[in-house]
Amino acid sequence: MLQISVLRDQTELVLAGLAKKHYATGPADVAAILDLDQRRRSLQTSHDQAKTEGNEMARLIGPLLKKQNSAAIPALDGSLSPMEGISLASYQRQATEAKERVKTALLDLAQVEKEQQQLLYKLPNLPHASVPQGRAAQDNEVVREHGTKPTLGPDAQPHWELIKKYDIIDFELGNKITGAGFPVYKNQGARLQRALINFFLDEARNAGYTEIQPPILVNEASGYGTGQLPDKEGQMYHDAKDDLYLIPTAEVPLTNIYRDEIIAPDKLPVRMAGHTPCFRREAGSWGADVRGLNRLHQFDKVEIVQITEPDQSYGALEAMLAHVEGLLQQLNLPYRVLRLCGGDMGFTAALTYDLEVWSAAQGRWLEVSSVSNFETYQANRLKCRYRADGGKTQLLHTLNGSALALPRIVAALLENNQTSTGIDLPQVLHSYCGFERIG
RNA sequence: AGAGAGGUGGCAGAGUGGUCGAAUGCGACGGUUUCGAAAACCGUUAUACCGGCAACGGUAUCGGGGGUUCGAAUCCCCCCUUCUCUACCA
Repeated sequence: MLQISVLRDQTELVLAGLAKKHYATGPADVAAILDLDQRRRSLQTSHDQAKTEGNEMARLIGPLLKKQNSAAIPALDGSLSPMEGISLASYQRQATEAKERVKTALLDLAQVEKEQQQLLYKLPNLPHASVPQGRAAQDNEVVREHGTKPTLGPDAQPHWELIKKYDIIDFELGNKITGAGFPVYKNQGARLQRALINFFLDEARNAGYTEIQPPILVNEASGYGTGQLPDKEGQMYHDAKDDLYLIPTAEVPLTNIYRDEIIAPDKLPVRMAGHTPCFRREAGSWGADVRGLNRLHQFDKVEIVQITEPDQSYGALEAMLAHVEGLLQQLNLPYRVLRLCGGDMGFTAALTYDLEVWSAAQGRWLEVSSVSNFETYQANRLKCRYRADGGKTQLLHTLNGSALALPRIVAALLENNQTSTGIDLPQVLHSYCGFERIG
């Protein structure tokens, strides 16, 4: 979430950013938050004062009570003088009264903090200056296009036909065991999956990312840490019995490794890569977009995450983008890079590049990766900080990107490389697969 | 899942309801000493919020949340978690 100090000190900037993201209730929300902030601070002050008074009284009462109690022991005879007796009674009265004030201040404070928190959670991240204006997908900026689209024969088939033809992915079977959107990978289809995962992980490791195998169920705090909660609650599968969420992306467990951490500067930047299954409820999605492998409830993905010092994060973002492009180039897939416009960007991102591969038989671009810089938006929730040369602790920047998501890569590989007798896989996968063609 | 024992500062490890943010040791940092280093000695060594330009002052935090009390690391309740034994299991 946004830092309250930024809202206070750079209100105009915040409002402009929210407008660029097409966040409609920005001005009202910001005004409400600042108003609550005023009240919060004054309540905090009166709480502190009442508490100070209570503490002082307690300090005065202690010795007097002790002396009074020792009166029972003749040798000590610590009876209080009349003056002391009066003081004691007065201290006790004051202490009780201060206690009441603390109590009410605390109740009000909790209420105000809760309201402020809820409003802050609603605010999306502010877009980076280079983010194009725009409301939706058609306003995204095409940064570059790479590779040549293959020309397919007249009998070319979309991947949902090809997978049947070669019996490598079975949707009906998944439907039987689980439900729609949970395909079963078989034979060369299963081996191709495993090959791609290994290829992606090896490439990530070679690029300096530490390989991590995180849990794929996370608790509520982790969901809040990376911003899936509270606003995207319905998109995650939730195990109510244990109050755990199936991860929609490895970003969640990986980034949360550093929740509530102050990272030593010599450990920066943090670079992590992990392969996990990802689960998305995608409630309400339907239509031609979701055929075949285009949209699934469960899929595999290799994710890369970086945590950097603030002035390093945009360099890291470009490096991550270059890494993902390298993967696509090695897979020999035509792709394009988009810089998302303000209205199409994710809630938590400051700048996002989407990478799309050309799906030849479908004749459309498929998003296979999204590489984002969140700046301090996640770090603020995560309390992920570092100490800059002996100074104060400071929030870090978090970034992540898919490198890569499997199903759409598979779809493009199948469609783009099909021949009438089989599918020729790109060279780089031959040794990983143990075969060169499907069929 | 059942029984028992624990969870204290970067780590180790004390702690009686009453100046306990918390002894002590280690580690780290700064200094003295040294040609340099080691050793020794001295000092510093959490996070967050509020007020203040700042110096600084206040408040909270001893797994988490409630409660008792003028006052809780210390007493009571609930939850989480670690270890040991038993049961079960890949």
